[in-house]
Amino acid sequence: MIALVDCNSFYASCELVFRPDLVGRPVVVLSNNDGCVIAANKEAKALADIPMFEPVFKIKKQLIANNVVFFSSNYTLYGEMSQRVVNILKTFSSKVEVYSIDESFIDLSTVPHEELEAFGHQIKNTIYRLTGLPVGVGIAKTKVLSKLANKMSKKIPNKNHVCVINSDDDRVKALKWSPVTGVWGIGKKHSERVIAIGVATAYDFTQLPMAWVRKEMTVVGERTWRELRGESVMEFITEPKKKKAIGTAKSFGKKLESLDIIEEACSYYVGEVAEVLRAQNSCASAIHIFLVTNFFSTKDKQYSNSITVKLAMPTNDTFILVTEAKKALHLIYKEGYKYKKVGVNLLGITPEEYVQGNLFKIPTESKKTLTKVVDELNVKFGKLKVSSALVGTRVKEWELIKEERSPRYTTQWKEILTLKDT
DNA sequence: TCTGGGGTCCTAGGACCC
DNA sequence: TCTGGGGTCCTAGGACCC
Repeated sequence: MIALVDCNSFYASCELVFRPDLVGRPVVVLSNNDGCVIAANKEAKALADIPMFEPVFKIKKQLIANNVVFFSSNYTLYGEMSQRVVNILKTFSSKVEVYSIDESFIDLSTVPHEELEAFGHQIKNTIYRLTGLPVGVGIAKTKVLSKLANKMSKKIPNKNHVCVINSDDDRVKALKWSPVTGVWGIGKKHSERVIAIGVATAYDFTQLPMAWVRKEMTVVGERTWRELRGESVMEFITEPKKKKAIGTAKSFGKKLESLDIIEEACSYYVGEVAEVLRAQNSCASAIHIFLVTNFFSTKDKQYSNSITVKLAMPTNDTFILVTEAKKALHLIYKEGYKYKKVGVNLLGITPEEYVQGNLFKIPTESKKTLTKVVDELNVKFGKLKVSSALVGTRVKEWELIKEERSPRYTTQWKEILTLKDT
């Protein structure tokens, strides 16, 4: 059996751990640049007119009228809280698959069937006691069914956030309970397609002929279909795989026109992704740069372009990557537009130890030592404290807007929580 | 005025190889 | 008159996830 443990309203819950004074009030967390609502606690969700991913400016009045508390996103805090949860899960099972920042699958094959529900409650209570975060636990034979059980654990009140699909009878009931939209792996497009042919519930979906599912939804759909029918076909992945692409693309705090400032943002992003690349001991053999104007704007002229450049030799050296990225950016930049976003992707990622030189270049050791020292300094003194001068220094011009960011309670001594006598 | 960011997997089709 | 067969690799685009 497999459990899916998922934190409720994760980002909002993280904020509330450190702000118990706000418990009971509606709380939302905003995306980068405070653009959209990306998380809401149950009090905020109860105000039905706050849809997720709604641009904040459209609903700001309602939020204020309902006394909603806003937070800008604080990924440092969420990442660290996530790690705490994972550490606890590892005490319950030797096999844990971290699926996302707020969800993990854990293997429960050693737990007797009749004890599963109690075990689920124990996981839930322990996490709450040690971190302050509320979680839901879904337990079933396959990953897709445990996702479904997890959803039931939250939606069905008497489940009390733990739900076990233990028998085939349970499974059929669960499938009939679940609308086909919302099944893990069946997104908007596919659910429209199956609804059009009369499928309403997950159960109906499992009654479709396999050949149809395979043809219309590829092997991905077929896997979902099999897993819903109780056949476990999805691998349990305990070792995180190395990334095949590493990218970043963030909207600017304001629209930018001039090439040199965009260049600095671009170089800064290259610095970020190169660090991730080195952390997984890999090199990139190509770099992809894109540049876009604000496509929501109706009055500004629109332009977007992208370019992929192959590198002479795979590398993870920030200096080389920044130089190549700038050259590429110059090729796609056109004057006279108001740009909203620049993006960087590292592609063709290969393990560092397999990098081959070529007729004209051989890998050099000295630069490797330099970047290694730079990485170590940054781990010790903070993100990108030491970086190439190519990256520039005018960060303020393009940086993200985060007006309501909470303190980084768990990672910065200066921002640690203080307790007062009352 | 203001509209997120980071990923994975699969397939079809083209270019190329012997 | 007749014009092969079996592959690999790469890319773009689509679908999905959180």
